[in-house]
Amino acid sequence: MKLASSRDRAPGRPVSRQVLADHVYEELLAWLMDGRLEPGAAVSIDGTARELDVSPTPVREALARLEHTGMVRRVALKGYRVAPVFTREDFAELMEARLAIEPVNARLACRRLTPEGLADLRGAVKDLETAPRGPSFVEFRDYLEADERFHKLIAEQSGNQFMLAAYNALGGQVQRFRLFGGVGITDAEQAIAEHQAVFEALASGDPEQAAAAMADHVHKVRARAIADAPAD
Amino acid sequence: MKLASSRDRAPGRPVSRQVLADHVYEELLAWLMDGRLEPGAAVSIDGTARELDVSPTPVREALARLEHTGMVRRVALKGYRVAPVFTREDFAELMEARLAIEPVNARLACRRLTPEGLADLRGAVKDLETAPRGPSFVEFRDYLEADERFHKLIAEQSGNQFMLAAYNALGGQVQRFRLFGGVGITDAEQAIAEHQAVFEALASGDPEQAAAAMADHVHKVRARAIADAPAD
DNA sequence: AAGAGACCATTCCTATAGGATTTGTCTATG
DNA sequence: CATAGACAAATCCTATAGGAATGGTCTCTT
Repeated sequence: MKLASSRDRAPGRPVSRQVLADHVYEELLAWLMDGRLEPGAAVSIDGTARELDVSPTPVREALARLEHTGMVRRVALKGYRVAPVFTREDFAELMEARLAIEPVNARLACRRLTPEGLADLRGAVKDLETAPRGPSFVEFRDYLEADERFHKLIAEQSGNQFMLAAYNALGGQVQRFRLFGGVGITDAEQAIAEHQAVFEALASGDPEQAAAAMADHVHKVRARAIADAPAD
Repeated sequence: MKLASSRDRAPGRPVSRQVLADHVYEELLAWLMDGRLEPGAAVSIDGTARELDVSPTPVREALARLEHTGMVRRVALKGYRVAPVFTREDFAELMEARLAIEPVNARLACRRLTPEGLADLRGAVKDLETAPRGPSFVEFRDYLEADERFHKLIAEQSGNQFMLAAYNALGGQVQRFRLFGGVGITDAEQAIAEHQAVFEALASGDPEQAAAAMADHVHKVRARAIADAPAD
């Protein structure tokens, strides 16, 4: 694989405003989200550099950023590894945190909600409804993407940069759990209905109702996951 | 200034398990917390490398990590800058986020609170009471440190790694606000009393009371800051 | 005098090289 | 057979060099 280097670009059109480390970051993030990198797998700096046909320097910078998201962990002099699988305790903690943050996001977003924001949310819900939900990963990838996008849109439209930062501190982990947490994609019907409920509450303009709908959704996600969870 | 390089260490005692980039990260963080780097100031990669007598590579890695904390911002091909001063809106958003997160931390910490944890908290409150509070920075530096430590201890003792991550996403900003937000150190008496109230609520073992005390504290911090705020 | 263009110093960005550390394997010994 | 030690390959970590972009200054033109 070869990423476009900055000096490959035609002169006079440096509209990119992105450097190689940014591309590497996004590529690694995609690998993690795709499940191409399994939990616990080593992420070699030199190896990744060879794979992407760049030098180790931008790879090192990209991994330093990723570490702060919790997606990868670093051990000095030993390298980076994809964060390990979720335990049952990790999951309980994650849901506790989501319950503290996401209903607040919904309440705030309900206030400053613009017509454009509402349209974006409607689009995410639509995509969630129509996305294929086959057994293999490539088939429910779009479903997961729409799910994540819905929650992230709400965080963005809270209008609060710090709540967005707090959600992002969780967001990657939420996505990671969706991939590796064990609860496959068996709850699509109910999850879609709950997302619709959140959307309608937001559209209605009642902040408390929006917060309650979001809290209800997270509660039910937790309940379903616990019910489906394999016996560790 | 010269940081200890890994190959300066005597052979056979590599107990450090830290690499140069870690030292650079901590040094830069100290500079930011100390106020030695003012908001908006440029943080040159090469310049910092010369200052610390290391190569730009570890500096680059340290800054990549710092960017994710919000303490510095990066513009591609232009370099890093210390995040700009807080506006009144930024402050309002930060307090909103703290209200969403910190009372939950207090409630959780109140449950799993260990005797050691309680002792640590007591120590932080004591340090807050006894810290000097002179006009110059070096004189109230310990005060700010104890304040930050108290809140961080509660986040840690929530026992929830994600709530801790969410707080850390805010923590740096909270500290930054304390330094640059305008509200000097005029509210020490009241702030100390509120911290004592939070501590006693935690010690009493009533989670809801602990959450309420923390919410009350954040509310009052906000109220005082708004009252003291300079006219932009 | 005001603005446009060229030049230069500074800084960022990437690649490369080499030392330091870890890890796996292989052999020798008790 | 088990274990300790040595060797080798892979990897991480830091330094250095040079291309590329930016910002400021200076000069020239209108």
